[in-house]
Amino acid sequence: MKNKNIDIYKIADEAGVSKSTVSRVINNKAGVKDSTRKKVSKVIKDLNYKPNSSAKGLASKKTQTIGLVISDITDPFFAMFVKGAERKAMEANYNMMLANSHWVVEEELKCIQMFEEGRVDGILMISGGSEKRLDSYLNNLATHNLDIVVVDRKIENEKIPKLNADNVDAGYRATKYLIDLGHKRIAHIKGEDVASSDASRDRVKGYQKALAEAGIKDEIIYPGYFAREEANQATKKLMTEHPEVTAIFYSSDMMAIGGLKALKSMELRVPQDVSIIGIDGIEMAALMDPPITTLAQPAFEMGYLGMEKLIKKLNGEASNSHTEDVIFQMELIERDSTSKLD
Amino acid sequence: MKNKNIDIYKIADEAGVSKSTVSRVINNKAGVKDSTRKKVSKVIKDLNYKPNSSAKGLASKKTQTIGLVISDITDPFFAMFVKGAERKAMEANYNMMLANSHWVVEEELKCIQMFEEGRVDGILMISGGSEKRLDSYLNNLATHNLDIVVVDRKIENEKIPKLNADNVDAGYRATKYLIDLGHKRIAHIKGEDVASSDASRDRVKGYQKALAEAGIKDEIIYPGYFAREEANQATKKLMTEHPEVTAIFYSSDMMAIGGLKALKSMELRVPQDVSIIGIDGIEMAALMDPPITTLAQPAFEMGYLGMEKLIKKLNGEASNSHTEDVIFQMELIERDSTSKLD
DNA sequence: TTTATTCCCGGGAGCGGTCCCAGAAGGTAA
DNA sequence: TTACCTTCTGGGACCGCTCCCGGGAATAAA
Repeated sequence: MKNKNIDIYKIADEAGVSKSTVSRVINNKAGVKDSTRKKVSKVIKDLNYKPNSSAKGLASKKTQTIGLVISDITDPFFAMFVKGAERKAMEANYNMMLANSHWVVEEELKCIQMFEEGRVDGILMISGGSEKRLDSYLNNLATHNLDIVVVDRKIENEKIPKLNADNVDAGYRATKYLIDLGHKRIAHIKGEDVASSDASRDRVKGYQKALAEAGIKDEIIYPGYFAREEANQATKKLMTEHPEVTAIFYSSDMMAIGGLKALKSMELRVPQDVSIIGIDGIEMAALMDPPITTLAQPAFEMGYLGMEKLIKKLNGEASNSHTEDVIFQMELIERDSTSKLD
Repeated sequence: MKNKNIDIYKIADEAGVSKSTVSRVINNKAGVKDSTRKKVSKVIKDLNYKPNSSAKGLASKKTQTIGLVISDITDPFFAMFVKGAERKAMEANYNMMLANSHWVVEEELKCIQMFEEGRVDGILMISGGSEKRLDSYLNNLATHNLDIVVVDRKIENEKIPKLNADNVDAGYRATKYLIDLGHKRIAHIKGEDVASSDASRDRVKGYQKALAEAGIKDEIIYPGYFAREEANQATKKLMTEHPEVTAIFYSSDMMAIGGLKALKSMELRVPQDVSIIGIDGIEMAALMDPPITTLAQPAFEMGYLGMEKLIKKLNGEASNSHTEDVIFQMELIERDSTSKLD
């Protein structure tokens, strides 16, 4: 506004050197006499000069910022993921642009396209609906333009490094846990319905696998759309239509919390009448009454490692990414929402 | 990477016009024959051309992105604030860069300086410690370089539009509510201790005012640092040192939740033995057992309006900002964590 | 002292847009 | 037909930085 465009020339003048030299000291490059470097540094500091990042971006084709696309920042799992990602970004001196897709593919696409305008060196994205058109878009992007790392999405492209929680295993373990407690009528509130996320789908698979292994025929699955309120409704419906159910496995803690509320409202005691288990490991689940048993995902680490992977790729440090795909194991946290069936 | 720098010249060539014309249609400016506009648009679409935002930023001195600095994305209040801000940003076609300060002034400063490198048209910041050096930094920034809007911080500068919740009023009302229920021994768990945030400080004032008005002499104040675990500890300490207390006013819901846990662990029943009330109105508080009474802040609106105000300012639509400062009133949400004292 | 080498540093050509200005085309009035 | 507007369009000068290249100064080797 007011400031007389204090640019690199100004610094050069003031320090009695050329802009090239100033550029060198800014970027900490070799080939500058120590005394000159000091002199220039001083001027930079005195004038509080900040190199214009647009110009820098234009000339160097690097913006030092990465785009993060997530589903909903309001969800504690994603918030923690973002926190992890940000930590790494900060450490590596990257900025972060945030975009929420609100679980809808169109917005997800819109976010990505926004990032495509060269304002971002790479994209870190987590989950989202698993639609083929998004997949193909990502494929195209990855081969032509941007570096990208994807979390919680199974996409077949060796150019795109992936990080995934072992969701089949999680679904299996959650269900198995219930079975081991003696439950036989076990329902599952899954995430999305149509256009299901890969995570949700895999957890269903794990659920089915555990059931099959135990010789239990009845699969009882209701959609909860990864939302507390929906899960609340679903639980009511479920318990009305299947009063024989003694245990429910929710595909997220948030849904388990909604379910807990529904159960209470139906005068069903947890865990005496119904045992419940969630997935995610958000703080909130531990604060419920009763605290909810869950399989915890390392959200912070996922964010951190995802970002790390992306930055490495940007720096060309990526090795054979296909063999490098990371799989996170979830951790069972036993609390008081589950009990043995007599 | 692979793509042959498809730039504005390429489009111009392909469409048989000059880059100027292409620029005109990109930015939707007048003075282009309809047929030419169509032709150019088609080429742009066919080649999936995205104007480089660094170049754009350099030439136009506008980046169409704003920087958001908050304390902790993991806190539901901030998450909701961000969500509101993002909505408005999207609507106005702005991008958003996110930076967390983790409640420490140094990081806050660091974030702002990152944004200063011309990668951002303006800054929306919420709260943070109220230190003078930050204030003076912001003052300097606002008068020389960047547009900035500040939420939950009292800073004396007519160049900086402000949005504040009425924290004194909130503290007053929360305490008054307790008093009206017949409580006389009312403790307060405040936010920060030293370098207190303005919000925290004002709420304390409100607490004191209500007490004074009711002729209650004993001010019992402990710091909870706006953190659940700290508040948990503080509550235990408080109830040990002041077993006569029958009601506690927490400066945030998160702290009230921590306090609730402490109370339960001490075999104190809420609300029969101790009434508690929080501030913020986060979803989580409603899910506790018992649901916690609170004064809700319109977090989403605060984000939305803050962003709106900033964007207006960027567009030069700002009127006399000083008279324009917004004050939000909080809304009392009565739940089951408070009861009449017999 | 002369000749190489190395070390520093400056100049200039972009990077991909915006925007002002001037000129070509086409339309209208004298 | 000529003069004069309007409407469209093209050219070129930046925006502030990076990076390559070439030259001068300083130092080492001959």
